[in-house]
Amino acid sequence: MGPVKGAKGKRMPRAVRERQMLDAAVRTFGQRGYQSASMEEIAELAGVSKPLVYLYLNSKEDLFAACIRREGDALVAAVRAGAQPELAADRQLWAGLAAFFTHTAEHPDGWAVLHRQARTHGEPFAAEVAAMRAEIVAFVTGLIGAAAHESHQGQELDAKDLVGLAQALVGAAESLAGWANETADISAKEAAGTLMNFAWMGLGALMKGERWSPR
Amino acid sequence: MGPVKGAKGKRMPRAVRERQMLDAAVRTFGQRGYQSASMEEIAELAGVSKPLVYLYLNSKEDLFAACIRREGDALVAAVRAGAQPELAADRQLWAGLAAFFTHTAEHPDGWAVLHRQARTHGEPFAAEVAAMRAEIVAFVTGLIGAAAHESHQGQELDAKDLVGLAQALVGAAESLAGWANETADISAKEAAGTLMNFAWMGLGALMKGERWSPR
Amino acid sequence: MGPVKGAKGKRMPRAVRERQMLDAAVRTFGQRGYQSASMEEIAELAGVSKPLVYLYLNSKEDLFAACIRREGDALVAAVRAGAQPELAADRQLWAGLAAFFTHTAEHPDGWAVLHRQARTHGEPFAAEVAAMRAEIVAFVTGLIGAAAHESHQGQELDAKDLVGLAQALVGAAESLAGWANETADISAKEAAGTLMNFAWMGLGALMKGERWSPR
Amino acid sequence: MGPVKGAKGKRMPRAVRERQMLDAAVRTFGQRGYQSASMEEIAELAGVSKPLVYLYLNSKEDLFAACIRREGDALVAAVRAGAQPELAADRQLWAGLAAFFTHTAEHPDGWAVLHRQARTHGEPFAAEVAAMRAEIVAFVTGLIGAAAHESHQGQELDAKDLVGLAQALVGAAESLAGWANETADISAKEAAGTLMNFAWMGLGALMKGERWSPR
DNA sequence: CATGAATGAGCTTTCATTCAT
DNA sequence: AATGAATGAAAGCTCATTCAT
Repeated sequence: MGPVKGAKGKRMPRAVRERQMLDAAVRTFGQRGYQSASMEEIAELAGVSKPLVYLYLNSKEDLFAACIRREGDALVAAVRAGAQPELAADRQLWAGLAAFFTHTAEHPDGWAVLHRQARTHGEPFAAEVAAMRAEIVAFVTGLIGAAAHESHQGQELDAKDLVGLAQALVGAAESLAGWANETADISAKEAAGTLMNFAWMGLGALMKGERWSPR
Repeated sequence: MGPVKGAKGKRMPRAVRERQMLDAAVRTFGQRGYQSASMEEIAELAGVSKPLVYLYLNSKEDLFAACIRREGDALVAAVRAGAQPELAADRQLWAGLAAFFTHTAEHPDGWAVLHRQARTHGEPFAAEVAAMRAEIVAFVTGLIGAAAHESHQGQELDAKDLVGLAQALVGAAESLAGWANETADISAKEAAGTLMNFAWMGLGALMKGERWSPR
Repeated sequence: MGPVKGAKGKRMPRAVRERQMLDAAVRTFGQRGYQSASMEEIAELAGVSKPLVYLYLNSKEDLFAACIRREGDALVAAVRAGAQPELAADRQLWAGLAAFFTHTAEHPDGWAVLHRQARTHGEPFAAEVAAMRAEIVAFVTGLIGAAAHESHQGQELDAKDLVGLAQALVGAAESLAGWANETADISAKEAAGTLMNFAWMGLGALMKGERWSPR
Repeated sequence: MGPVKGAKGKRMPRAVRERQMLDAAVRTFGQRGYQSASMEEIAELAGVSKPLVYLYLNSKEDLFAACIRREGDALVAAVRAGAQPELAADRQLWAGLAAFFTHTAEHPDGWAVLHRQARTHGEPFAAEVAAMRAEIVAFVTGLIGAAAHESHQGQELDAKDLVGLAQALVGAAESLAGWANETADISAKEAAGTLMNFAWMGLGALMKGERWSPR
């Protein structure tokens, strides 16, 4: 593969070097996994020597944490940017989902770091990702709640149910992201549409008071 | 923690020891992850020496694979046993979901091995889990399709859409399992109910021809 | 390959069992080398369980020593049997060489144990083989000396020269044995003839007082 | 024993360290054998840590191969340097033998690696040594052939016989090397002289058409 | 007589991490 | 600002050897 950017040995401002290292780390962590990725490989891919990586990023754990933070922030930012707040709740949800599918498709290594790697390695990392996911779930919960409120069709859903729905929706989106990007060949908008059809309709039914019960 | 079962050093028939080892391995792999789990720790937890683990299970990879197989088979069996085929499709789906939530709640380490650990480690393992998940998705796809057929309300869904819905549903269930077991304190039947309300209603709406579109 | 002889588990007199074990050990040591040969493999090839090997032969070292002793004795016996003492010295030498080539060709594993394996592993073994080789060198020295005496052509060779010649002759025979058995396809008698042509003639010249000198 | 050279822990250029490691490895492999030599011991003798040995020489196998190559090349070079091509064939042979005895006496561990250790361990190593030995046999064959040709005394020897003689001669030299260096206290020139007396005279007789035959 | 069950000890190898320059 | 040189610590795996039956 060779260095991501910049000629080896060139003096470069710290910020640039750091970005190169993070790029290399995300790629390596995403593809190899946390434990299998070696600092050696990351340094090589970044085009610098190992001690420099340590000088800038302290340790493998810190480096991994920095990757999680950067990729997590980028994902949340992308979703938030997609779901413009002036839109109606359903449009926001759709746009947020589309942004989510688009971003994960365009940053597969970053998504792998967040979704596959970070969650399988001890507390420091899992917690960070869990926090970010909680943020998204809260955001979705808000949208669903707002929608329910807008369509004031009487039946209020209690908070726990709302969160449960949001959890389900986020999980469905994660699952679809994997399916769409790896297996099937589905565009982000198609995926968002499929999910909205499914979820928004169900939500509508719920709010009309319809329920499924095992009788 | 101490040994899972049996006094250390006691002579035991091979089958028993093997079960103890698998128990210890599932617990360790589930909590530490594949790479961080050491054979030493697994052996200790099983109350045996390392060489015995190798004698019976060959290698760390083989041991991990055996865990995946055992836990995967158990999960699939639990779901299949829950969803009795003589029931209507919706009841089957509900019962399958309830069984899924129950089983994952009762075997958190096994579920962690399957859902978090196995998918992050190279082809041999990821493939095995992917195959099992595909089996469940196919099962769910069948149920949804059958339901759609039973309620012959005209609008047929094409195959790809059906699979997409099943993917979303399975993802939602996985997400809810984590939420219900770790964060909230929700019973399996509650979780299954929440998901059915959401999904079955949405499905019903879809089959009546209702669609959401960004217009 | 399967057990050398006898059905597994059958009760057999100790001597027979021991022979089977030694057969298996010679084969395994000869082909794998001392360190790479595992007691497991030897026991399996002998068709018995490991503890029985230990019961009869104490340890890997003892087992190896027993192999060396048995194969060494067999080789020396074969050579001595070939060189019948009533013959003239040259005929004895020729017959001894032929017997040596024949025996090594027919017992390649035993020869490998003696010639390749035993000499590369610490004192206990190397010494044993060295002793046997010294015996053969002494025997050859005697034959050469006798021949020199018989052909009383004046020039006596001093003892050290005699031993040196015997050393050279034995080394030449060892080398030819490898060459004849592994590389070329030469019969034992041909090999013995080649060596006699070379050595006996040289010896004859020496005894006529001819010498080579760098001048 | 202590480190071969250089104070422990000192920073040194790679080439120097590598030489130290090879020195230590040759010594250890020569004395202990391939399997019994531990990387730990080699590293200690070289005055470095184990990881450094792996960093520079990759693996135990590679290290052993490097030893074989270095010692083998040195031996062949010494013999070739001894046998100056402008000399007559007999003088060349004598000088080559003397160089051989000298070199093996001065590098006993290297000689042990080549003659005892390398030949007992699997294909990669045995083949390398076999190739080198074949080179020497070919060289000797050439010398004998040239000598036979120079002393055009009618009787030509066929190719196979020549090679057989060379094999015998090389084997005799190997045997004498062990005898001279370990047991007796014989100088290289004495050993070369003994062997020449024996071999060259025998060769001369052969070329005069004399043969030994059993009758 | 014979063995299934079990282990202590040691080996090669890898890797995050740090000096000294 | 940057690196070549070096290591401590740990992990996977193997094997000769021994009990308990």
